[in-house]
Amino acid sequence: MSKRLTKSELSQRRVLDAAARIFRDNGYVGTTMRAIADAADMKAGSIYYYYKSKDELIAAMLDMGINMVMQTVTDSLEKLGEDASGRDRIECAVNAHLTAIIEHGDYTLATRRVFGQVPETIRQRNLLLRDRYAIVWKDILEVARGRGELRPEADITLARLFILGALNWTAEWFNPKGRTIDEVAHEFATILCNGLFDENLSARILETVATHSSSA
Amino acid sequence: MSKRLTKSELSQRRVLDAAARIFRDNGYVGTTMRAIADAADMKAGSIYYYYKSKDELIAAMLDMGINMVMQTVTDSLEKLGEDASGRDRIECAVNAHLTAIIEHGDYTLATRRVFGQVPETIRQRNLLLRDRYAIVWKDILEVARGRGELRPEADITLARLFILGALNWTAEWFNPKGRTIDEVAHEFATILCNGLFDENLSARILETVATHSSSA
DNA sequence: GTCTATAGGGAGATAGAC
DNA sequence: GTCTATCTCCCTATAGAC
Repeated sequence: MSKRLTKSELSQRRVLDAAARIFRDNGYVGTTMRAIADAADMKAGSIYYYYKSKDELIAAMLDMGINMVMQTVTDSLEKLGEDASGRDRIECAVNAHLTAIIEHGDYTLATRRVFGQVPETIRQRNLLLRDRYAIVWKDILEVARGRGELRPEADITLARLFILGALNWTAEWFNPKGRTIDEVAHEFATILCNGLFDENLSARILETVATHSSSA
Repeated sequence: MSKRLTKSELSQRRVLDAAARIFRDNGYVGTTMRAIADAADMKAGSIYYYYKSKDELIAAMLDMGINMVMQTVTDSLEKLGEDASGRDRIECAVNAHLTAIIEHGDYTLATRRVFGQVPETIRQRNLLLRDRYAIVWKDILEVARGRGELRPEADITLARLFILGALNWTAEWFNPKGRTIDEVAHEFATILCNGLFDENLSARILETVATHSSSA
């Protein structure tokens, strides 16, 4: 991979980044080739030199979005090493996923906004990439279960859907002036692994037992 | 409130339901008044008898979506009674929220799809309703903390964003042929309260006690 | 209440100059 | 590579008949 990009490659990436911003704000049909061209300092006709239709452009944008997240997460996990605990792997993946979707928020939000509106063939193609990313999370959870870290009856599929829903929603409210990504990632990972509740007080257990048996 | 609806009210509701379905599939700009009219067995011009613009129609749809969820959740909590535990109130609210967004999935999904594209004034108006709903969850969590059920350092704002993100995402993948709403709600509530991990023995004791005494 | 007809505006994509 | 000019199509909203 050469690091030097040709003028053509630079222009193409400029179009893609502009498309992500405009699709994010205006949705699939609301986005015009003229608006993308404006944002990329170009004229509408010129985009067709790089993408032969609006649909081909949006397909490239959708694929870029998921690939950037998957790449960030798998790289972080690799850096963490094979023998990290399930707890550490979950926090690492949560942190990486959050970092990627905040950093590339234009792509993340654009994807969420237009995904339901694009033609079926484009959606199907992108879903293949999403499935590959889902496997990354399935593996994290299954390895943790294999190590005996998880509640035995925990439902890994539901857990994965739960996690990704909460993570992806973050792009809608995250504010750089508020909590940092590390803070959010740590709190989320704590809820995921240990829950919101305080279960260290055995006194409460005894009290609960007493209450339940006396009222029964 | 009379239960008998006039012909006019019925037609108006037919238009609103049709709008939700079409906005869900085609987004804000992608939805045409002709398509909504078709779905409502009407001609495009007739919609203007009920809503004086496309924007007024979409504003009504957005408000309906959030109101239906808030109503379902507050009704369920009320039925549960004042002295229910934080654990029970959370599972109750999770279940009610899921029930509402699955049952009125057209409104839920349409809202998520078009929200970022509607004019700012419409968005602001709908955000006021969302804020009111956020308070419902803030109260649930604060009451649980007041009762000493939560980890003292748990961040209630982050927890709320986490919960609502995971819940709302459910509308995207829920399949009536798969797990039931009750199953999903129970698993989600368990993760929220006790986490995925097995290290909290006391939590499992509490649950066992609750199960045994309620089945006795 | 619901219809038809239409005014007025803007979109995607292509052709061909430079 | 990038531009201008243009073809063809479809939208929102209104007016006025029934």
